[in-house]
Amino acid sequence: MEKSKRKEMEFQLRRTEILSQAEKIFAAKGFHNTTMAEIASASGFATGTLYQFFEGKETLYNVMVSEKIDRMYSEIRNSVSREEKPTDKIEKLVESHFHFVENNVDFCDLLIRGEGLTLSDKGTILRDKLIADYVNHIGFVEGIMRFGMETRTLKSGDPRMMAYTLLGIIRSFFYYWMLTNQDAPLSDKVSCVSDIFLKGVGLELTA
Amino acid sequence: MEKSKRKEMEFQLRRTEILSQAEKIFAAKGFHNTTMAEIASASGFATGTLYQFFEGKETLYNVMVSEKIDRMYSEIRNSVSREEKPTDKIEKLVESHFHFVENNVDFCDLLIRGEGLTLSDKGTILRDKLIADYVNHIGFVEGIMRFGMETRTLKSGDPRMMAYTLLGIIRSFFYYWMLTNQDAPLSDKVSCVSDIFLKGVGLELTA
DNA sequence: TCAAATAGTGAATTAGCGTTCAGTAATCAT
DNA sequence: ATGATTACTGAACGCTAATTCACTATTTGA
Repeated sequence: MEKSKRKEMEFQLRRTEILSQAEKIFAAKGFHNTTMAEIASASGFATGTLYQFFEGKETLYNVMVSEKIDRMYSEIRNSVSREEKPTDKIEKLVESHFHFVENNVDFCDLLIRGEGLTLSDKGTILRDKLIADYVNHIGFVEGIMRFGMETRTLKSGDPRMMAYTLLGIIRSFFYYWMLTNQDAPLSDKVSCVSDIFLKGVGLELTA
Repeated sequence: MEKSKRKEMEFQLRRTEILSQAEKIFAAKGFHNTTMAEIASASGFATGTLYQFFEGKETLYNVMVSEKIDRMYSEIRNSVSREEKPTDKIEKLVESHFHFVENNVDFCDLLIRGEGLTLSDKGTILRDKLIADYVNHIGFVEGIMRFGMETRTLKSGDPRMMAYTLLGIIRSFFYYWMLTNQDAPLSDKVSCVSDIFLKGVGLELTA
């Protein structure tokens, strides 16, 4: 029984190592251009061994993406929760999104390419999970907006539309930054984003 | 010589038919899950015949996406150009984006899935073109912002950031609409988008 | 120490599809 | 009408890479 725990630990270590190598390779070359052989040799195993850890290539990929995304959302939520004021929460939301992107360029590139989000049949599972996670995240942001309205920090309006808006702006900045991979860190734009979001760009003084 | 023109016409017709069928099938099943055999039979030809029109599967796909996107951007620009006032241009931009999405759900789904944007080597050509087109489009939107600033309709600020913002919001709304394919037409949100964009969501009265 | 069980190996199997090409049909020019 | 040219066909080929499995190595427990 003692031993089975050590075993379990070692199993997890190997599994994690495989996932981590897989992430690198998938990120660099996309799902379809990555072979099991590559992943195997990068993680120091033979091809067949991978099948003791994962059902197959598709599963391996799904698990890798899925766990990574989970970590991302939970990081973001944690950061945001630590803030008190609605506007600080908003700023933190932007900042932690950008943070993740800057620290996971290759992975984000993989997501942007979107490759492997629709692998036949089984692949839909990943797609569905990602969508569910995203919808859930929108709900979370919506909560921030609602809180902002309660505390008279934000205009009253449909909090869901506000959530779409903010996430859209974030994505747009991140996307462009990825495309034209620049010298300037993305984080520099944090206040620019939250400013535009809060104040808009129009000049008319209508409240 | 007369004849060669008729020939050319017929050739184009067939080519268009193939592209149109290919669009449907690719949109439904993605690049990798679509076979040349399917496209051939859908357009009433034998497999080999496709190779008289296109170099291969990848080229066929690239051409299909590429031409479709070209049409999209040109439609959008035309609509926008017809408007005079900056705010009308902005609203029209949103509206025509949404319009395209509503009329090309399957194609947009294909783009969202992003499948086939990074086919090895050659595929990069498509990716690069799409990126270039997008950057170009951002430039176009930037122009609208600049115009808005000149005519004292918009706050002064970095027009590029404004462009990212607007396109981001548009994308976010469209994206969510696609995911949760709803009864309500996306076009209903046009004024909501331009409102938030112009006025922001914050309550503070700072100009 | 030595079976039994477990983990790891990698060559061989297998399947799917893009692509080719020898052959057939259709069209054209004279 | 008929030979030449062009268009079309679809079975056969070939390649790639995921998956399997008979075998070897390692670890475990008595």
